[in-house]
Amino acid sequence: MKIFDTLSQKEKEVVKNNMVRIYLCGVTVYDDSHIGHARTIIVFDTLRRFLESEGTKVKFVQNFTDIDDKIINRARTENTSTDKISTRYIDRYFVEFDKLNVKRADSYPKATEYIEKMIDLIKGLIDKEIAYVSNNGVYFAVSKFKDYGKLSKKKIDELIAGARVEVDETKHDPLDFALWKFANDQPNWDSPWGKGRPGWHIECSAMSLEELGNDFEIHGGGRDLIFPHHENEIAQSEAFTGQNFAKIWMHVGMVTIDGVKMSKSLGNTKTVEYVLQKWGPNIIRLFCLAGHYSKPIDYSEDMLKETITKWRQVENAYAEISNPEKDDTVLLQHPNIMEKAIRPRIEEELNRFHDALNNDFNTSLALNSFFSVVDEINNLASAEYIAKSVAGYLLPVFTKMMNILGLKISEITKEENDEIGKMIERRKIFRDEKRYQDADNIRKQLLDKGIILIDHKKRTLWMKQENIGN
RNA sequence: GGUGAGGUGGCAGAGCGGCUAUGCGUUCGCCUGCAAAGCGAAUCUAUAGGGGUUCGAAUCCCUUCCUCACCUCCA
Repeated sequence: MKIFDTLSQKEKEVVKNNMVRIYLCGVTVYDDSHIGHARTIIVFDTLRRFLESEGTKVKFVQNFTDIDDKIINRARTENTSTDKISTRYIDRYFVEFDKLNVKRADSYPKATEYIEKMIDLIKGLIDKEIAYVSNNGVYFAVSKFKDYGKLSKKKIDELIAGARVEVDETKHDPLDFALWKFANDQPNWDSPWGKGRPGWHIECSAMSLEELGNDFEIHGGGRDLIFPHHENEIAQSEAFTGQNFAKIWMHVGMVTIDGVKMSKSLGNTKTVEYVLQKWGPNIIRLFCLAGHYSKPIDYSEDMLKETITKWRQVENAYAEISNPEKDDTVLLQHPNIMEKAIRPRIEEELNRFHDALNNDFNTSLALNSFFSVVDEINNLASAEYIAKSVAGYLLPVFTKMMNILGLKISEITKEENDEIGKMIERRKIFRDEKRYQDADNIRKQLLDKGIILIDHKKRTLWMKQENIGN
């Protein structure tokens, strides 16, 4: 599999020795997650699902930044502890991302649990004279790391020229960044240099090195993390280990709202909670995977509405394929709907699906193939006959693609199922008796519950629509 | 100002030297007791502008214009 590497600006083959190690920069837990976070996380979740579907072992690590100025500020305004704040938003994170059908990572390290490792790193950097202690804290001396700027393609002197960094006399160089900040207020930790808190970037170096080791396969996050976050991570980690930090840097494009990047100051953020309520998990996932991961996507009502249409087709296909005709004998007269006739086309789409993902994770193309399979199924359904043997072939293909994409048909309880069955039977009787008013009443009742009936010539199927709010 | 990514039909979005993706939308049909859903057909020959290279370019080169992101915390 090839992925475009931000560092080398080239597509690189993902090395799969024993396993693929992935580190994703997660969220800072000081507020609700939004659709931008969701996109990055859904992309990586899908990547991980794809690799695993091919039998590749994946170790997937995603951190929580649970100590940070914004968390501290939030705690102050709410008159509570940073701990309470971070715990609250981590809990919410899991509720929301479970709903989005994001598989749990193998590990969710938190910054506050890696203070010791960070101190080790900082010690090492001081020993190598790449970091120094000032009155305010410990700083990384950017000028001592010759490759500084290699990821974001920035030149040090240009950065200085355009620096909007606040003046800090205790720093040797305005570009130097904090590894450890002295602080007497809570929360703080002891360190060999004095009580304080870790700087902004050191946590990810500490956690990734500890959890995944050196030179792991994929390090990722949103595009906006390239500078300074990832640049600084590279500097710290490589200065410390003297080795390559990560093999591939994979960055996900921003989500814009009506063409503009979301930001708190513009007040145009869409929280995950909101979009889940409004569109539901599958539509959000389809939306996030609709374009190439590296490009920006624009959140607009029209786009999401369009996605609903696609998802309806998927639901319809599932309803058909999971309720095939029991009797296969009809097939003898209709060779065009036999498995043998369909198989080559489906195999072709499976190959395309695989190739698309394998080639810089082109989910847009992969979705095309998936929808072609969906079309194929709905086509058969319109011929009024999906035979059991055909469904037996198609269902696993459909399911495989659904699993990789992380899509999930709404589940239904046994009781619901029985009740719906009974109502459909009653409706059939009414229809046979030409009591259409009564029959339509039942249809309306079911629709109110999100159940859509699919009338075929001899029988009625139904599907449960994903709940879409407004 | 610097760096990076882009500019493709009404919209979304692939292709990245030749066989004019695809989807949504729209229109008209089929199906139906009527719907819904589904299916079929039609519709749209697009590649920011200008130069090249080539037998041939959306695809390569040069140039102009425009958009977005990053350069401050940000997924």
